Amino acid sequence: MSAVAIPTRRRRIEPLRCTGCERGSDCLGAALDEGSGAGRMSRGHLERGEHLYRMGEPSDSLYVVSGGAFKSYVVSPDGGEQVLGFVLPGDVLGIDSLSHPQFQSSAVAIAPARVCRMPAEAIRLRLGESPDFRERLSARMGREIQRLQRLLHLGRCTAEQRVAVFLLSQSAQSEGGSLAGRPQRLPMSRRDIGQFLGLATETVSRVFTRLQDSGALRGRRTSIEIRNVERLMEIARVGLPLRRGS
Amino acid sequence: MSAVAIPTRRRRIEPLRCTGCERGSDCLGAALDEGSGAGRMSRGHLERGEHLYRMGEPSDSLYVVSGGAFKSYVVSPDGGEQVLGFVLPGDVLGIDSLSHPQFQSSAVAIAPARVCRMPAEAIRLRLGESPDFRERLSARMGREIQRLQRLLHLGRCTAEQRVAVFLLSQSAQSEGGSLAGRPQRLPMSRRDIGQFLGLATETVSRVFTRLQDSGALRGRRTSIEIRNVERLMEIARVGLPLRRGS
DNA sequence: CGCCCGCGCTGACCTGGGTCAACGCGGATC
DNA sequence: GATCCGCGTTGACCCAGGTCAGCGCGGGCG
Repeated sequence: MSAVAIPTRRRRIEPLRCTGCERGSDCLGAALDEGSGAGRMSRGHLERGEHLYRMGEPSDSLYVVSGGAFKSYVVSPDGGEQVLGFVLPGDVLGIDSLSHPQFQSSAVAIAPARVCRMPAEAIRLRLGESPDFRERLSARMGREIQRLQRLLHLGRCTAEQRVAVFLLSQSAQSEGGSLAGRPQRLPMSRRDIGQFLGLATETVSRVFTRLQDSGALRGRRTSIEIRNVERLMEIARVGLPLRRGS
Repeated sequence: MSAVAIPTRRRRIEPLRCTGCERGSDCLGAALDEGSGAGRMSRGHLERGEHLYRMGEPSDSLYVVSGGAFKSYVVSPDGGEQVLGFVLPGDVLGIDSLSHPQFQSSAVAIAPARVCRMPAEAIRLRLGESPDFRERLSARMGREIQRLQRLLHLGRCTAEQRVAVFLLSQSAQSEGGSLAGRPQRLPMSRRDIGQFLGLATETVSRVFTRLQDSGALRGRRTSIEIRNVERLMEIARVGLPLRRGS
């Protein structure tokens, strides 16, 4: 996680069958682990700060996140880091590089994480034999495209709106989808959030305190609680100080 | 094109075979128009300002642009228009909606245009029988994801950088890929460019004149000529007034 | 022909948020 | 225990670019 220290990638790999996995049959892995894909997957564990892959490395697989959390990012020629998203259990990593020989982005664990590796070879085989698998994979890619389109639009909003939308979406897709009042973990740093939303860390910090002052939010550091969902949604729509009517 | 008048969608459709098409065998259409896809395509013409499709309409096809130019955009709940990109001959329209029952964005012709329609049904059939077609389609989606990722990064740059990058990419992908000195058409309005780059129309205008003053650019209105590619690339890297070193 | 309207351009002004600096804190290391 | 270092927070300052207003021009239309 440090800006200077670059931990080498190392993963403890173990073979895997999806039968009996707690993620169930909705998981893309379970859909792969039939037919020709059977038994080709493997599972890996990563510590916080370990990279699953780095931009430029040869890409030969897709990963289903089964625990923890990841940050996906690219670094621009000038060294700036653009966070593309935070990836939670159930999500897929590497889909943006599927049709490229090298990874087009990097993925680093921001919490102790587990992934299921789906080798490209097995994916290609399965694609050839299962229309359902084709449909699910292309749906994943389509969803990613739309996520990026929405993200693009977020870039035109005020700082309050960005943070509010971020918190709402984060809350919605957290395990259990608890929008309501219970506290939730925010595994990423303020800097990460800033690099995701296109804001300076200081601005993220300021918005957090402003949201807390307004009573919409509560919590310190890595754990927050949404106190007033409606208020937050209102802010996401129009920004904090009432601005131009829609 | 007007903000108020909403022209209804109408297309003159004619059946189509790809054999003998000037786009050649690289075209996604040609790859479809074999096997089960054969003879299922059709061709349409659109006037400037006509919509190919609108967000929310049932989506049942992909389109290969074979002439003219399109603008792809979404309108946000508050009415703001976010331009997703400008689509030129050889590009594909509708790929972001392929796995959805409705179009997730709108596409409007910004110049008299021609498209080849590829029905989703034919696509699905062809996907089942051709690994090559699968590869090409998923490569298209992957490229779209990466285009959006780069666009996201553009959103963190100065106005000069955005416009410079835009002009360079526009020039690079124009028919003939002429980066060099010959003038080229810019079919989109300043407003379109602004809504694409996340800038106010006035800012786009100002940057254009600044670029012309600096000698990097020449031209009026809809036709421009890049006078100094290196300078433009330099600006794309560091911005116009020399800023923080890389 | 005159009129209108949308587009592009420019100037003046204002503000959201970037930048810089300082500080408190908690965790890791010795 | 003392030191260090990265993180989060806050304050002060400033500037890129948004906003508003005005103007010229060219194209469509009565």
